[in-house]
Amino acid sequence: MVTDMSRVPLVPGEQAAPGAHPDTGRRIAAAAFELFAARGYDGTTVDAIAERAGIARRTFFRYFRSKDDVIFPDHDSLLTMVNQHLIAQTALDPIEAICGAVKLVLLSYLDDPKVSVQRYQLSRSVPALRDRELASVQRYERTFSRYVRGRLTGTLPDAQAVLRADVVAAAVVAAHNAVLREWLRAGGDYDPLADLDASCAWVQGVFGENQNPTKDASAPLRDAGADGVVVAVFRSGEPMDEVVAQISRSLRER
Amino acid sequence: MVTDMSRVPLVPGEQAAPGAHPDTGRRIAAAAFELFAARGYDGTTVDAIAERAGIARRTFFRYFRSKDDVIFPDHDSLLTMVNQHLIAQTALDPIEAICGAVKLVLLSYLDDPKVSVQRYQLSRSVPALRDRELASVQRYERTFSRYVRGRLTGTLPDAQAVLRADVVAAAVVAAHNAVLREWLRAGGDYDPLADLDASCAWVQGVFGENQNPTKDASAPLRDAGADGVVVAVFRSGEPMDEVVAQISRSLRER
DNA sequence: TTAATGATGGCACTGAGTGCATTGGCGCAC
DNA sequence: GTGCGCCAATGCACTCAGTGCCATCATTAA
Repeated sequence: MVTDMSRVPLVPGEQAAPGAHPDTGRRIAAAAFELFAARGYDGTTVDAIAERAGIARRTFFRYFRSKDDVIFPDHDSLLTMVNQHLIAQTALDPIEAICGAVKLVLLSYLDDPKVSVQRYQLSRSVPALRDRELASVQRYERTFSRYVRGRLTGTLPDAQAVLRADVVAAAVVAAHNAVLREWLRAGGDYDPLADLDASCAWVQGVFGENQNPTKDASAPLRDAGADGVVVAVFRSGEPMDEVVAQISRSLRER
Repeated sequence: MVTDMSRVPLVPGEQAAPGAHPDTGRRIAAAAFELFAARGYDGTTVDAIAERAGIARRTFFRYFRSKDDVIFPDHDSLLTMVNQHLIAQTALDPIEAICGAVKLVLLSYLDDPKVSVQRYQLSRSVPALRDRELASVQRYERTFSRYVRGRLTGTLPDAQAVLRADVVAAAVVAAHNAVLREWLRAGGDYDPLADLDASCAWVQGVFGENQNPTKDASAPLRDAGADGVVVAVFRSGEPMDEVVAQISRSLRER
């Protein structure tokens, strides 16, 4: 009972590893990064990584589910962290909440700029890794969308809520990604947090006004049924008869 | 010179195939779909597909780059079509232009609802296919972002333009995806174009004011301006007076 | 008929990922 | 100290995707 083998706090490089030597995962990842940098991703076999790390090929797959897993270690834990952050923010404006969440994500990249930039370089050139990255991003986006949808249900018909939640989540994620990419392209040598705040503020401003105060909007927004849906968008300041004329015209035209 | 082997107009099922029998690609795809439905994606080997299609395993890879390629045939040509559409729309509001582009994409799904729904069912359950789908979506998003950025340069500092372009592209794509997913989940048995128009109108409204002086949009769908936007969705079968009553009530309540 | 072209097929190979049985070290009970 | 059991590590064999190369076969031009 000298050394505690149980669950170390999950640093990058270690992941869903079995109980054994906690730094073996890191050793493998380090070996992989070196080889990827030297020979490229496709030019590096798992055998080569294993050999350089001083382990057996089979052991590699005990620590990492696949060859590309060795590049993306900590998204799972980050996602749970993000989830916890979100369920704690029931009072805040939903957009503000997910802005806080993407800040968590960005901070995790800032945690080790060198590795983040290396990952970025690799992902940019290797299609398999790019796809993998995309899948991770999408999981965040889905999480955000679910959260926003949960905060929106009741104030909007279902279809509307899904739409808005998806769009808002996509917008915030896109903003985050733009800031992150800029930072990665620059080599990770400045502090992008202010940029993120600014971008989030802009997104909030864009969505802000139509989103929150419209508890009363639930009344006129009927459930969008299967067929024959008509949608009208207009300024509330528009003359009423003009609005009605437009709607009846569009109804007649079908 | 009896049969013309030259470049058929690229229908789904055929793709970057070599010159030969133009329907071989379709035969392979059909066999693949049947087997995927019967045994699942992972339970189907390329050997089995080839055998069922009556061709050699090696020939399969002449027609499709990979096993999952057989599911996603026509994104390349669609992407070029989208590009052509975009470069033709230099006069329109940029958001409206990419809204037209996603309508093209949606229309391509509507072209064969049965196949689209099958694809969706598969993509939902098989991670490899989901990732592939994501990658395709991302290519559209990048294309849109580039286009919007091009339209925005000069009016904004570069970093701002990139950010806004990315966010707008992501928002429109998310709106499209929400409409598409809804339609696919329902089995593809209604016309989602009105939904797409509505969603695009909403997105345009959200981004409209800060983006562009608003070209006074298409007839009944007014460009949703700064504040006090009302979006009404209702079935065309609903009684007209009921609709008007709801709208005027909601207008009065603001 | 013959030669050339091009699609197709056969074959062997690499490399990722998996299942299974075995080894070997380590702590622990006796 | 010896034996026992646990568990990570390992070795091995296997499946399957994807590729390169060469042979084959049919269609067409000469």
